[in-house]
Amino acid sequence: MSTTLEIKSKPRWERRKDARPQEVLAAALDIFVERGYAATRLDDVAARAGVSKGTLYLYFENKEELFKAVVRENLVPALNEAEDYVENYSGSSTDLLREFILAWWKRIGETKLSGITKLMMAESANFPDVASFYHEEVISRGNALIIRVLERGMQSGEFRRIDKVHANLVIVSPVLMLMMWKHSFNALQPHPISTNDYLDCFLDLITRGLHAAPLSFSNTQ
Amino acid sequence: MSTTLEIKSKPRWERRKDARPQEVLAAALDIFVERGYAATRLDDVAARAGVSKGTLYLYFENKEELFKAVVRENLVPALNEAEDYVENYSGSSTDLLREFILAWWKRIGETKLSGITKLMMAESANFPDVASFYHEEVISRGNALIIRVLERGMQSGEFRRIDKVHANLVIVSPVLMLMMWKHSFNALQPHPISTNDYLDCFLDLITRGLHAAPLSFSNTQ
DNA sequence: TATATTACTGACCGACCGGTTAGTAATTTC
DNA sequence: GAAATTACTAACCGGTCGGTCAGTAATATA
Repeated sequence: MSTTLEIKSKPRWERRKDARPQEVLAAALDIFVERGYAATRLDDVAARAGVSKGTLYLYFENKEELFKAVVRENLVPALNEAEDYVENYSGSSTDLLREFILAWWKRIGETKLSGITKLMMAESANFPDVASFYHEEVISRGNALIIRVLERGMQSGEFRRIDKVHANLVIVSPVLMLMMWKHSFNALQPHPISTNDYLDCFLDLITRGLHAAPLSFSNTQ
Repeated sequence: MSTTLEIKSKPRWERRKDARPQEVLAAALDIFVERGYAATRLDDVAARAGVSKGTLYLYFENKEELFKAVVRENLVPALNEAEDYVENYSGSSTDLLREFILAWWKRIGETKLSGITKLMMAESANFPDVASFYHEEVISRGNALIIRVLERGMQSGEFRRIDKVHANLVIVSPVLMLMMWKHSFNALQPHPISTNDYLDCFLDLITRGLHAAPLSFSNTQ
């Protein structure tokens, strides 16, 4: 009975070998960002991608490889761009640092990709293999970039001579924390953070902190 | 047969109604810090406390209440102390801010309690009830304290006039991130962070960034 | 239109874990 | 020392989830 009725209706599913991986990756990004790594259920990823869980395993070996693919698809290209950007920048180092941080926020922080950054900070301890993959592929490259900018500014005399390795981490912290808050406590706060005001305040503080110009009071220690 | 042999051996377990809760709390703190909230298994907490899982439920309603008890036992008292400290400080605000941050690190950051801070940043989104408890009990009080210090410094003319709400968050970030790293990627880094150098670098940057003394170059924007 | 191929489904497995509870043994009471 | 009390144990339950695979239906081929 239903057979005759279904003669012209849509098939229950379609074969779309080429489109599936991208659709699964998009769904996986969404849900990894919403729930985190451990709490992401592959059934949910499959449902959002409009396939069954079994289909996931046709295209990705397991949960870990799926996650790595999400990182390769989204964050690694952003890093390539960033490296080009720093390499070819021609203005002052103060401006470079400022532009770099704002672009980082615009390209990652503002988007759901910040959820991946947050996820890794949150769960790397429980998934050491994923952690070292991410460290190698993303963190070490990001750090190298900022350190490069600091060296550039110190060489040109714009910035004071400072411990660039630790300054890198200090500088990077407020951006990372903003990403974390966006995905954690920000909703609970009576007045959610204004990212513009926050970044302005941060850039103002850090610019003054780094600049080589002598201070008029005499606390050189 | 074994009965006769056991006449003088220790009993299989003892009744220790008074000591149990503290022992369970200590074990719970350990394992929450090691694994995070979701990944902590109550069987493991029980084992470390030297009791069975059932015993946990004699003293704590459920996992969430156990966690809250850990926070009340450990972090809330630290906050009380901090409030007293700020209230009664009599030196300069620059020194107060510096001392406050160093004491925070010594009292929390350096100990396993930093693991609770990290845990909450990491998992608050998945456990909204725990999150709002923690926000109310810890975060809002901590923020109020730093804002108080900034106001103090601005009133005395030591600090520039700045957006104290966002400056608070910016200032707090490097400390929070240091706690996070300590419990995540730090082990993977070829040269783990030197917390002393990191904090020195941070305090140096922030002190210069905040100070009211005019800079000799004219970038007032 | 018949046959072969394969992308996809969905039921299933086994391990895991928060929480429950019937029963037991340590201690207290009389 | 017998009886009553209760702190504690350990087996169990129900729901969850990563991963598997036998079967099926959509498409390609001829």
